[in-house]
Amino acid sequence: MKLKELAEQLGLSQTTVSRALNGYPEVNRATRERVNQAAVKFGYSANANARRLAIGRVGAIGILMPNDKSERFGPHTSEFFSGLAERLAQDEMDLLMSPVINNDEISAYKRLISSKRVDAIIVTGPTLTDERVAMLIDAKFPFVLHGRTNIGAPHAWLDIDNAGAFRQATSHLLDLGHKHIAMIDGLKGHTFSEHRELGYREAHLERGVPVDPRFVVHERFSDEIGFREAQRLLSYTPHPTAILAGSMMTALGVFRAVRSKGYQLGKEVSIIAHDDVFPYLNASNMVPSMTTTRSSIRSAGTRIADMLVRVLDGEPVENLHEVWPVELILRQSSGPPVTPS
Amino acid sequence: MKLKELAEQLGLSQTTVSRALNGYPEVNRATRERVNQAAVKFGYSANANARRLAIGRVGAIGILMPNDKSERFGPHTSEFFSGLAERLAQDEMDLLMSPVINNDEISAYKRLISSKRVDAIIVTGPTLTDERVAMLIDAKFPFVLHGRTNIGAPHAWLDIDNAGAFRQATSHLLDLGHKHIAMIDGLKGHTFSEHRELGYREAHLERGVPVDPRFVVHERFSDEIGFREAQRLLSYTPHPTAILAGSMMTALGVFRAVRSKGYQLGKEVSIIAHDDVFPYLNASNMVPSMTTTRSSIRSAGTRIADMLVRVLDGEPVENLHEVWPVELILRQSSGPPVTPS
DNA sequence: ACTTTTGTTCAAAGCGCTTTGAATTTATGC
DNA sequence: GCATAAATTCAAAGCGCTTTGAACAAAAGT
Repeated sequence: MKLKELAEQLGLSQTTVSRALNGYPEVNRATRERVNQAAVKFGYSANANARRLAIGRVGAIGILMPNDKSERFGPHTSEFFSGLAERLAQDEMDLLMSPVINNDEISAYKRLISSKRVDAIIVTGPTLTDERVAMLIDAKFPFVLHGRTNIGAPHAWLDIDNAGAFRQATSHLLDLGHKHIAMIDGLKGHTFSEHRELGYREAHLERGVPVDPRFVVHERFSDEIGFREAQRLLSYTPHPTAILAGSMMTALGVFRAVRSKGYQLGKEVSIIAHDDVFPYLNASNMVPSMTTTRSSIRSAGTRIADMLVRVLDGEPVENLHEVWPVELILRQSSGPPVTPS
Repeated sequence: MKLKELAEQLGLSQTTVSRALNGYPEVNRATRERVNQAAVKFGYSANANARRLAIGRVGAIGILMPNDKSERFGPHTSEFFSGLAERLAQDEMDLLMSPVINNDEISAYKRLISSKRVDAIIVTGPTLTDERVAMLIDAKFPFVLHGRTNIGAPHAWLDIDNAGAFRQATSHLLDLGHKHIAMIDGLKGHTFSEHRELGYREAHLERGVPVDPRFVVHERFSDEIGFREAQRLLSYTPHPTAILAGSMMTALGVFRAVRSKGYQLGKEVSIIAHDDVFPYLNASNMVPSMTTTRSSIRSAGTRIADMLVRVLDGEPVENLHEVWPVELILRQSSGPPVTPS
């Protein structure tokens, strides 16, 4: 059923029916009721393409799907999407995921923009000088960045305080008396990785404790890598008495490595992991419970969707940046260093 | 830049330019070249909405985002999406994720269909008599189901052999001499959960081993629930000497529970988990390595996208069902039952 | 040389909606 | 009771593309 038919059924013009449906004020109350009822009765719903063509707005936001096994598409993705969905539902907006072809992200973005399939874009996992962000600013296309770059031109973004999180965690460990702290972080180049390393180094610097370059690892997030790298780290003499893990998955591997070396968690070796808060993986429930730097990626998703709506409502992007603090949740996996007896 | 402008630039009609761009044969070779070059030069790309309105096909497939913390939106989601993306990229198709409003999935589906935003839909996590599937069949809207139902009317689906997987795993354990095997499975009602229970019971029946109803657990997939339920199960006398876990996350919790009770994994208590194959969580790498029923959800995504394309190409849905076998990968977490000394 | 065929291009209609500007009806002021 | 304002409704244009049916030019057939 199309608008024209519905209008004929009702003996009204398309104009009036359209207006009634879209909640314009200049429609008689009784007429509106009648139209709405008829719409329900006939199961009418506007053809989205026609509507968009006429209105110039799409009602969808875009996000790219990298087709390799990118850092950007891990277990946190579903949580982030859930968060987005929660907010987008309010405005009946869709999320359009467009695949990247031949690993050429920039052209994927350009195609997405020029084909007018989305009103705005969400960019995730940026590098410090992210060329996608630069391009979008240049193209003046609305977007919100999850993360941060060093690019000066104003744009909307939301990031967590990765540097602060790792500074806090590292400081805590140093203050407990640890002298050798390792870090298994995400891939080099990504802002969040760099910021975490920064925080880690700052804490060392403040206290005059040197950083052993072998103790700084940048890798993908997986339990396997956590395991392998922790094993390597623990084979050094002296070995680290504390390990920071960039993700819960990494931490699982580190847990195993520590245990397989016969060290007690939270005693001979402490662990602090970053936790994006997964409903299916609970840090407080582990044995020993895991000390974490915690920040809900789901909430971040919700907030980013919110910012996106505001960008589209014309709010100047200058006003739209947020840095979310990260909580350090002390649990049993971290404690003062204990020399093995 | 729009088609009209591009046509003017070239001194051609819109018709010819459109045809050249879309690869129609009745365009002079030289003209086509000229048009293509100009399109690149001016960065022209058709307005997707106008194109769709005219052509009647969208170039996107839909999937719903449940806004609660549904089983259907867990850590496997990103893998599934990655798989989809891989195939969809070939045909430059998008994936449209539409949020469910007020938990009313049926109307969400109806809205998605009647608004003509997608050519087809992917349905996941069905129940045995899934009303969404029934509705889509009724509406004659193209879709592919990830999973299975008992609905007789023909429709396209792909499922893994959940019953076979759990029958195989259970049989293996029974043959090793286990008499008390528990199962921590997904939520009741979902086909995959029911099928797994079926396989589990069949294996028992074949060997004349009774099933203790307290040993059959249906719950959400999370490490916390795995931990809690396994603790409960292990407190019974006699307690299960083997536990089947419906997901890797559940298995992590079960691992901990077994360990915290002081039992040795693969000795006093065996574990077999279902593994969807995550790049960030490796069963063979655990300590002890985990025996799993393995089936890549990523590959399933790719295949489903493929089936979707075929459905849209008019292939009769009668031809489009597949049941994928599930491999039982024997590792260290399962072995003959050992009575604690 | 003239009709047919083939190859190439075009003008205009149509996809289903929104929105402008005008027309019509109803309410209000004096 | 009549002019004016306010409230409703409408016809038609336009969003940017594809596609139909016709037009034209060049090549082929007789």
